[in-house]
Amino acid sequence: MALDHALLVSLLEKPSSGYELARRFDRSIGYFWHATHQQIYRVLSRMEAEGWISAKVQAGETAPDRKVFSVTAKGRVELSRWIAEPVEPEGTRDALMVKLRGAAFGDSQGLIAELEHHRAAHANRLTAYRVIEARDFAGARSASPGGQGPGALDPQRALQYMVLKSGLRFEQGWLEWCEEALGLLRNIKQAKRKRTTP
Amino acid sequence: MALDHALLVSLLEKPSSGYELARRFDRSIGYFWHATHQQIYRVLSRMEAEGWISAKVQAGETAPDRKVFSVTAKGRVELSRWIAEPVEPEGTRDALMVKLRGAAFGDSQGLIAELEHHRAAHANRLTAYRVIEARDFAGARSASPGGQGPGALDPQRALQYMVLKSGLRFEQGWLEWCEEALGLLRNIKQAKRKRTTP
DNA sequence: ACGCCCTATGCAACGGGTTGCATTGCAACT
DNA sequence: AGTTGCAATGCAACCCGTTGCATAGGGCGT
Repeated sequence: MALDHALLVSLLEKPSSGYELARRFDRSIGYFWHATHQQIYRVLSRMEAEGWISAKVQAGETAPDRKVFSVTAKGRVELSRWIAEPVEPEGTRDALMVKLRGAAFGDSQGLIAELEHHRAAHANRLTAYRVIEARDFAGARSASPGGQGPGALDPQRALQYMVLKSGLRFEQGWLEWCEEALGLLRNIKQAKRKRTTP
Repeated sequence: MALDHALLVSLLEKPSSGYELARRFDRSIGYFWHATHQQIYRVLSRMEAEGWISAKVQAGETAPDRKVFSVTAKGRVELSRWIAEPVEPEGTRDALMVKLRGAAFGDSQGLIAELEHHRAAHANRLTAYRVIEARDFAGARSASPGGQGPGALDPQRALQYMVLKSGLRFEQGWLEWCEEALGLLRNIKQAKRKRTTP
């Protein structure tokens, strides 16, 4: 149950309404944690009932009313408890891998298109991450992590940067792997054609 | 709904009983797709009802009876359809990232232990993958993908190798990232100590 | 003889994520 | 004037994965 705690962290970084959270989860945060607004509202209600967060209604003059949530002391305790609680790393579960192994028994042409699509999607994400990096963490790239030198980040931003770095690393990895897999599929297709039309 | 199709691929590679599938999903396949035996039995029933697979009961003399499933023509069609069907690459959803960002507001000591645990887990998986690579794909490492040279793999095994390669790549990436994050957390902790006890 | 583990299959309850739909009000375009 | 679009919140149904439990026979150790 990690959406609860993702929301706690988001609210600690900045108290917000459900709507704002939903938009942040479609943008910056959404790059490493995804959630719909329905989910977010449901979890916010539950957390308010449990006293982890408290709401203050902001009457909107031109816009509808907003319920702005902040994390309570109880919520902070819960977050610390959860962070220290050990969790096993999740096993991979990617449909592409299944499709690749399945390609041995059928359609490989459709899979090539699919892989090209994934390659493009990962390239887009990588670009988006690089834009964020340049915008928010320029100059901190080569600084020693958490150190005190010039261009050093405060802990909060250094940790955010570390999360972004995982995104950069994995999108780069995906990209290279997609290229490799596409090369393989094309070779297989070519070999098949050679065999059928000699 | 990809477990269905993962099972179809597994059954095409080798017709099996639910129990065998569950064990394979705990071993080789499980490294890139995880499922429990309860899930597997339920999905097998459904797929049998839909005519994607058919069962043959093997009466065991010393062991209990086994229902061995094979993929039907209808099942093959469904698999091809699904492979060609475009799917968006899934957004990341990793609790570690949330914990990292959350560490700015509380417990960083517990998180260090957690990261060390993850680092060890990923190192273990990497080792396991390398064992599989050496056992099943020795000699194919540097061969051109899908080519005809010496040490070339047939398409089925070449595709399996490509899946394994993604595992190798990502576990390696995780490992390096864990090291980097641990370095950062230790630096933050040290800087905090300096500030509190000058 | 008793308990324990392994093979082999399955049901039932719960929980979280996904999808679809609903409502209210203002602003802006056609 | 009517329609589209956005801000803002929420309910309800469904699907899938997780967790816990059940059963039934055979081999093996003490």
